[in-house]
Amino acid sequence: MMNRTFVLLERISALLRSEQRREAGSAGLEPVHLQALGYLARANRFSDTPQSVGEYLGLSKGNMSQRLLWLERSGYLQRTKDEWDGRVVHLGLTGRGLKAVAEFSPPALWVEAGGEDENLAAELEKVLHRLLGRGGYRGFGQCRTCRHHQKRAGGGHCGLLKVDLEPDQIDKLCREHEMEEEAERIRTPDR
Amino acid sequence: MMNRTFVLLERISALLRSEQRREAGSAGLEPVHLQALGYLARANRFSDTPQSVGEYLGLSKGNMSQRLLWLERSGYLQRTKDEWDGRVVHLGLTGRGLKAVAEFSPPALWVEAGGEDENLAAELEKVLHRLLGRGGYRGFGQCRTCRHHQKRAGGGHCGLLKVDLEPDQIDKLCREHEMEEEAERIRTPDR
DNA sequence: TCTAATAGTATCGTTGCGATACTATTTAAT
DNA sequence: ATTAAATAGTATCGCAACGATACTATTAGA
Repeated sequence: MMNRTFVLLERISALLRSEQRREAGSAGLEPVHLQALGYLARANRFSDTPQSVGEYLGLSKGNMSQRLLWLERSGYLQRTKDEWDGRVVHLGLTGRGLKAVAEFSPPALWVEAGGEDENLAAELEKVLHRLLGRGGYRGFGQCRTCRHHQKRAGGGHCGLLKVDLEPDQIDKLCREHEMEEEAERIRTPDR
Repeated sequence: MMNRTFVLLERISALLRSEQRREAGSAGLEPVHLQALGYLARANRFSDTPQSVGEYLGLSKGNMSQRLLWLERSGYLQRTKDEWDGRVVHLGLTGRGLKAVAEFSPPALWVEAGGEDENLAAELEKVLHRLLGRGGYRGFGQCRTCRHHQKRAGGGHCGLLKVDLEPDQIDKLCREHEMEEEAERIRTPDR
């Protein structure tokens, strides 16, 4: 079998999706909701927008917009308008949103089975980066590991956006993230 | 971050699903169709049924039945009734089905990015088996690695079903598969 | 022989999804 | 400064995946 790795990935994720439905379905939460909430819990203040969530998950912006509106109306998210750019909206998790992530992502089965594994994570990260590079997707890495990041006293500084960063932002995900070495060219598909 | 492995798995599979839609969507093939076809291409003659596909992917039998009916009507599958048990139906890939699997599963991006990796596959297999054990899912392993399998001249023999196996069946997936060591108890959820 | 269990299908309501079209805001170009 | 283009987001449409439930047909078991 020469697609062994792919087949394993496919099945594991199918089973995990199935488990998430079983566990969170009664609350009306679908896998995509949990993924969006999970991302937003880890996104910095330049990347907590509908746009970014869609790019992160590879889903169309129209679709994402509707999922996020539902999440807001259901009390999992709170939206605030950007004070500089009237077009953009920022999304933050409410207490209910945080609770949902803590409870359902990852699903209980994952924890029970001891799914976390440093070795596996390292391997997955390598594959992910190869996929991101070839596919033209954004990397969404932490500021701390970004080539535009500069350490400053009491926080950091983004050389690309030219703004200072609060300490808590440095470990979060950024849509503008670029690796240290090669600057990967970015494609922004809407579809 | 203590859910690093899960988060990586989640994103990789989200992106791969997205790619599959992009590549196979024009043919009307959704990810679930490709997963079903891929499984059936590797299932032995006791496991090529709607029931088995649903269990393999963790989806309800009603849903699977409808997906499979569509696949048959669209010419990707051929159904034949079981000659012993009038209730069961066997599913086999047509030329068109085989072609679809070869073309779209895995998606081109996976191949381009060099996603296959022995090391990663081995790690994934370990996690999968832990998930299967805890979750009560069937393992669907190859006859060759089953505790009921007995080598015979010109093929093999299944000690559980008490039938001889043709050579080509030995490397295929079986829903009755049990590991050598511990016999895992099976749960059969319908949901 | 009758009852339960099983494999599969039909149908219903809900929701995820891409595509398209639209609004509002910002940026670039003339 | 006015106008055109780009961008972020939403609304709407059609389609299809999904679980739940109810149903049929066949087989196994008491």
